Amino acid sequence: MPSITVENYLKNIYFEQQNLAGQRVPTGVLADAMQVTPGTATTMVKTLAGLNLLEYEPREGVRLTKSGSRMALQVLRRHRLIELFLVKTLKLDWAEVHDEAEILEHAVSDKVLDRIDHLLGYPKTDPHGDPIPAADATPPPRLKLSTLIDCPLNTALVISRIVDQDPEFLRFADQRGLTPGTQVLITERDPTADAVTVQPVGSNAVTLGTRAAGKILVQS
Amino acid sequence: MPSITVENYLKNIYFEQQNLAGQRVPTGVLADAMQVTPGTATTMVKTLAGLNLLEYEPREGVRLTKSGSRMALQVLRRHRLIELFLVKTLKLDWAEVHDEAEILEHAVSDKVLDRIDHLLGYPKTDPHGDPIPAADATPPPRLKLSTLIDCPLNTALVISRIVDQDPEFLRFADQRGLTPGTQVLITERDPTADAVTVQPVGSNAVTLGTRAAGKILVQS
DNA sequence: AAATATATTTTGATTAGTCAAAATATTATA
DNA sequence: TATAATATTTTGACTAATCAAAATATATTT
Repeated sequence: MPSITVENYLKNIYFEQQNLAGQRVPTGVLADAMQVTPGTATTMVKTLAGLNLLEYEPREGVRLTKSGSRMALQVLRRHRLIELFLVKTLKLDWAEVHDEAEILEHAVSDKVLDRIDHLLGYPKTDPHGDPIPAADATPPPRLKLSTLIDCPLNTALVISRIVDQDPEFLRFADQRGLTPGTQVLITERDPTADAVTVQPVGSNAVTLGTRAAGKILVQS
Repeated sequence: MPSITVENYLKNIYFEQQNLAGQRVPTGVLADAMQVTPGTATTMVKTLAGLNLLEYEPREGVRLTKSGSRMALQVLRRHRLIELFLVKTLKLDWAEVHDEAEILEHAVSDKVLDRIDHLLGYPKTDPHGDPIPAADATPPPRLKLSTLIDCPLNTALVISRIVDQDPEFLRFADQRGLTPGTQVLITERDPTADAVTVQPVGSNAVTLGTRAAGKILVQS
């Protein structure tokens, strides 16, 4: 059974690998993500390499093996199913479930997870629109979504993901009607003002800085 | 925040203290309960004494302080609410929830626990009939129940607890209709045969050895 | 190309929790 | 009461995960 620490390293490497489009993840990037010193990350990746969970090239970085990927996806599946469960069944707030799931993802058994999955009707995405990996840990399809920065203007779009787990941002998005599933229109984009104006159906138009706009993914 | 290990020590000391009717718990008894070597238990209780969670008298044993008791009861509350939740909401089997709760009890936050409590309608006992300590960690009332060995014959009784978490025994009890809340009658008790015959309403009579009969508590 | 800055690895130390086995205290037995 | 049996504590060592700081490699300026 992998320790909580091991599960967290794998999960973070998985994320960084996505960010870096499959490139090797430098130990420094990993150390940042894990909030540990660089030296700690170095020692740990060597251990994980010894367990065949990743390939480590000194001074180059790491890449998950098949087995490491599998494990990362299993943790991710647990995390996302738990998030949805907390929102749907226990009525917790959208904004706060991430931190709860961060802990519970290391404690629920396969059996309990199966029941949760069943209770929720075998859902495909979590409350933030992130895809829930399948039980057999096949990597979720890498569909290409655009952000509010690079999508077409005045075209019907549907918000599909919010790529930020910060409760403050999530609460803001929620209040303005910017949640996964909502249909929106980009009415204006002004590079000079560094701003994007988005019009969700059923709510007032909102103007966002590009920083925030980049965290909202839409289906085009 | 107490570690998982600390929580487990406190919980076990609490149980042993109940068994020993409030006497000091010897380190050896604790070591057995925790499945560690005696030396480990000795070192650990010294640490816990340093945290004011218990009083430790060398070669005499330990006794929980107010603060240690509180913590133990909070863990116990989490454990029992989770057990009930797993049975009621996630439809897990009565017999298997103990082991699941053993892990989850260290992972659920107060907020999640409150929601579970609310969802279940603020229950007073878990699926085995054990009382769920209150949120403020006041010790549950020490009501005196009798076992099938020392209760009166041919009198209407109600099963109130099964004092064994072994899945095999629980499954057996369940199949024979011996679950908390069931009304029963003791029709025969034969000390020579070491046997007790119990008649649950709605099921066939069952004959148990005194060993098993002692694990079933009834309200008289 | 040499000097400087940056990233990574190494080294030595620390903490929580554990074990094995030796030392010691307590209790029971002869 | 001396001896043996039992329970407890002490000692020294180990593992996983971590940090601080020194050493080293790589990349960027000048």
